[in-house]
Amino acid sequence: MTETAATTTPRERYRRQVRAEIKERAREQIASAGTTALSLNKIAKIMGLSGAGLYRYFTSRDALLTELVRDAYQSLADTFRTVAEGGEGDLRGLARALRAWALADPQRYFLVYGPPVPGYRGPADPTSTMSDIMSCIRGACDAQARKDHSGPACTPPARAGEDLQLGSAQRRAVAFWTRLHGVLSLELSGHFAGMDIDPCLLYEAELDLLATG
Amino acid sequence: MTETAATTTPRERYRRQVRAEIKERAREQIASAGTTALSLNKIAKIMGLSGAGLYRYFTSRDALLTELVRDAYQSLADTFRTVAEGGEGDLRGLARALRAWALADPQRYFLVYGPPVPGYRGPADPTSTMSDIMSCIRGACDAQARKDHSGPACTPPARAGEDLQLGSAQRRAVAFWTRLHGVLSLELSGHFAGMDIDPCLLYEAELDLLATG
DNA sequence: TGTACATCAGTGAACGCGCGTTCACTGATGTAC
DNA sequence: TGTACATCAGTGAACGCGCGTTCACTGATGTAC
Repeated sequence: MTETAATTTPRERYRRQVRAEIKERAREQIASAGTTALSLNKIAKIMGLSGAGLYRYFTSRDALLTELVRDAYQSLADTFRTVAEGGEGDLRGLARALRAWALADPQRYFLVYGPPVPGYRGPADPTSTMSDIMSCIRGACDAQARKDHSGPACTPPARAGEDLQLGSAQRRAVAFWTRLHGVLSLELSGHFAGMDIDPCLLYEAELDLLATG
Repeated sequence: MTETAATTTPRERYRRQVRAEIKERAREQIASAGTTALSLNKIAKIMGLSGAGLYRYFTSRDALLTELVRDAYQSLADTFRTVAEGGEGDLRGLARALRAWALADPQRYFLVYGPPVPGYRGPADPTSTMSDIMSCIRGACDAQARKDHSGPACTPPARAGEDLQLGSAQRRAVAFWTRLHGVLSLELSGHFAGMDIDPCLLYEAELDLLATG
């Protein structure tokens, strides 16, 4: 669907395909053993290539890693956009899409919202994608605020919200983000194990508070 | 103050001292470059030892890492206990102690509440310390509940709380944990950078909701 | 259509590095008689 | 107090490993005339 789609040569197509497979294998490595386990040589071996061959496709290990981080951001943004276009872009819809997206690949979630990746990431690049993500949430909060004509209840930060200099929709958006992240990241890290807590119910409980006027 | 304090021999004292310094250097490495950067050889070099010498004190790199994780849990438990004994063991006191503890050494926080450490950690060992930590929070919630004779407001998960099969104090304790972790972990990871959000105020705002009946 | 040239995917060997870990050893510190 | 022995901290060399990355090269694919 890009403007150069028609001018795609066989070589370009092949090149894209191999690049995609490299990234696919890289994702598998990260998914199963974390960022540390990402190794160009191992990927090459799996693909039946010579290790040096990968440098035709990525200039360095860090370049590959950076691209994976960028992709992770983009994947979440796309997920949100798809949900929104499907008419499920309210807070509940976004929240459930977020959880499904996170559970599908926990390491990918941490690529986006986890502690900084040791191999660094592009500095300002994901920021625009990040704001796409936030504006989806923001939009849902605005819509919710419109429904709550009786004004927001005590759910979003009330008193201290003034200090934060944020509007009520904005406050709700931030709470949506931080609270769901709180539950989700602890779940993905396995910190609820053996604690008699059902992460799914807890997530829904927090969501109820956010989505109810 | 231990029962064997009197029987401590000079050798034992020295041994403890060196072990402590190794761990100190290890903590510095982790603090400045993450878990991945933990290297026995580097520690040895810094201490003027021969690398092989460290094996007198730790049987392996993973043993050292595991002990650091255990220490991190213990450190948080001690912090909470100290605060509680000082009469500041209410929700606000604990929350502020938690944030101070986290900001003092972000990587240590992630050792406890972050994604699983690549070099593994002892399985059931920190669990007892973990429950010490949780019971401090739990105690503060019970006290808060006693103060709210008018019954809890809408702050802790209300409707869905029934599904969770948790009492109201327990629900509040879990929310305390997950919400503050949500704000704190995003702050420590730098995800608020350039977003016009003051993490400290946001943290206090969430805390207000938790500590107000 | 065929020939001459340029592009580019992929190879294989090599580089230097730092890692965790083992092993036989030295030398100092402690203990028993 | 002095001697004989055991304990133990620390050394230095070596092991094998896997890593990212470079480099000169081969051979297939595409392009221009």
